[in-house]
Amino acid sequence: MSTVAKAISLLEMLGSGAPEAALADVAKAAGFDKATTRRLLVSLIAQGLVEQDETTRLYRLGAGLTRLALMREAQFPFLRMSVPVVEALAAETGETVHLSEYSRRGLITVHVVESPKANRVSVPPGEVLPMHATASGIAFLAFTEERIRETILAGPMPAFTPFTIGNAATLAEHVTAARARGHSTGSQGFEEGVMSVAAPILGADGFAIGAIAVAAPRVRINKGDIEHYGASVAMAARDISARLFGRQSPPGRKRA
Amino acid sequence: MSTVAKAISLLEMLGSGAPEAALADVAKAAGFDKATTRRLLVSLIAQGLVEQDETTRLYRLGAGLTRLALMREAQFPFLRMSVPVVEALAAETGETVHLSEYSRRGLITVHVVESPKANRVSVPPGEVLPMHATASGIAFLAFTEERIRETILAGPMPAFTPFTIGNAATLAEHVTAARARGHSTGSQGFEEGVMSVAAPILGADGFAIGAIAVAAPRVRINKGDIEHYGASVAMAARDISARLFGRQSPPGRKRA
DNA sequence: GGTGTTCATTTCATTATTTGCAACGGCATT
DNA sequence: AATGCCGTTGCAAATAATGAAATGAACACC
Repeated sequence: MSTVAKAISLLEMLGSGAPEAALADVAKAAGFDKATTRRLLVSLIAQGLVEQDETTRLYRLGAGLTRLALMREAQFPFLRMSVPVVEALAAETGETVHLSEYSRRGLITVHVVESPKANRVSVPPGEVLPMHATASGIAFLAFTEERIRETILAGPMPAFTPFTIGNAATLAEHVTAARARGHSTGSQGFEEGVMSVAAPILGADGFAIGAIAVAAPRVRINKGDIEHYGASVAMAARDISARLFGRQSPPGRKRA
Repeated sequence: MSTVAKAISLLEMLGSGAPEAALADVAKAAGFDKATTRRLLVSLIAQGLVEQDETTRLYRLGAGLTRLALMREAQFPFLRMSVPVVEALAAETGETVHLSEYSRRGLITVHVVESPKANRVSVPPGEVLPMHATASGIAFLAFTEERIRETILAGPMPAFTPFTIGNAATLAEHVTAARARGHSTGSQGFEEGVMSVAAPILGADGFAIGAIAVAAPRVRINKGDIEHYGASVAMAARDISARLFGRQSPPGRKRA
């Protein structure tokens, strides 16, 4: 395991759970020696990615992360282009809408607008959505590169609920259906009682770079809603692509 | 130089300049060997902090950074609490307002609302503001821990314009004045023709954690405006502190 | 007020990773 | 078809990382 991988795994540890963590807890959670953990944290602190409370000695994620994320957003304004579309879709549907971006680890939830209704679906920003268990994941798989799709179909499919898709054949069916329709549906695959409709956001090369989804309590959804949400979410996805890459993905732009 | 420091410096390189960079460029900019650079980048890619275009082989910052920044924001909702206040201040003043957070490297600009006027001050999000050359920096120094203030006063003070404060005595004067008034002013210290008024955002322990500033073209500002902006920006800063830590920084909360 | 406990931090010899050179291979341009 | 430019990989030398144990500091409990 490379040193940088260890250091970054510490960031993940600090990011999940309590806002601040003691050295011993971080070391135990990461499985590294106390001394090793501290030295890695010191390196991260020097770079501004971690901060340490002077008095309590507790560690937390640092503002340098915000800085790097902002620089990324400046180079590729995914949020700036998408957020208005997400908000419009949320207003139109009255349900929770969430936006995700592809990363090696899965689909990262980068923005959420929750439904104003009392009974609503809540999605924490930063959460990683599993490909096989969510509508967003299936929408993404339907329009991603063959290689990524194969990897997921061949990989493990942990069950989050009794309804989670657990084998490649079923998943492939859903993916094929989503490709035909232009949007996907997911029912309780990740969280019980939740139903989602998602569409892929395509990059300049025509492959998916993320997904946008409407999520609602299952009890509130009926057949007509699914059709309606499917059309709306697909249109929103195309709108985002257009904003990012210009109308219908012109050649010229490089970003995938 | 630790390996993680090298890896993170690569992130900085990728973040500045063009949205995507070739291996050779990154290696040259960072001053590492081609092989070393690539191996570090591979480690970062495995963690999702960097992405590589499959076809062009170009590297760019990855969505994992957004994820980490979101997790941080979930733990310490600086932006969620501050942005409405920043927007209100921008609306009230009609000038550009920017918000920054302290980090080891300086004050990181984390949010900006630009003036609607044609002749306005523009601040790129993610930019690091030097402590000695900006109103925000002076406001921060006036209310930070002694140790940090000493470090800055003892450190180098690069001149960005002919007006940049260049010696510890002058800087200390400005800082003392800012502490007495509760807000600071800066005139063309970082960028010519720009004037700013800033106030510190205090943490639960009473020390500064960031700053909020109004920035306008010097030609548009008169004496009365400075007084007015000073009061407004100080109130906005207190408002943010209150939202983050509750009224008048109660004991109990730990975050500095 | 003293003592015991817990946790962070430092030290140092050992170990393992990282490093840079150089060679290789692919790709596009000439 | 040849050439040059990048990205990629192999290997011995160099360097940084590691873990056990000692040290120090803070705290709570007698």
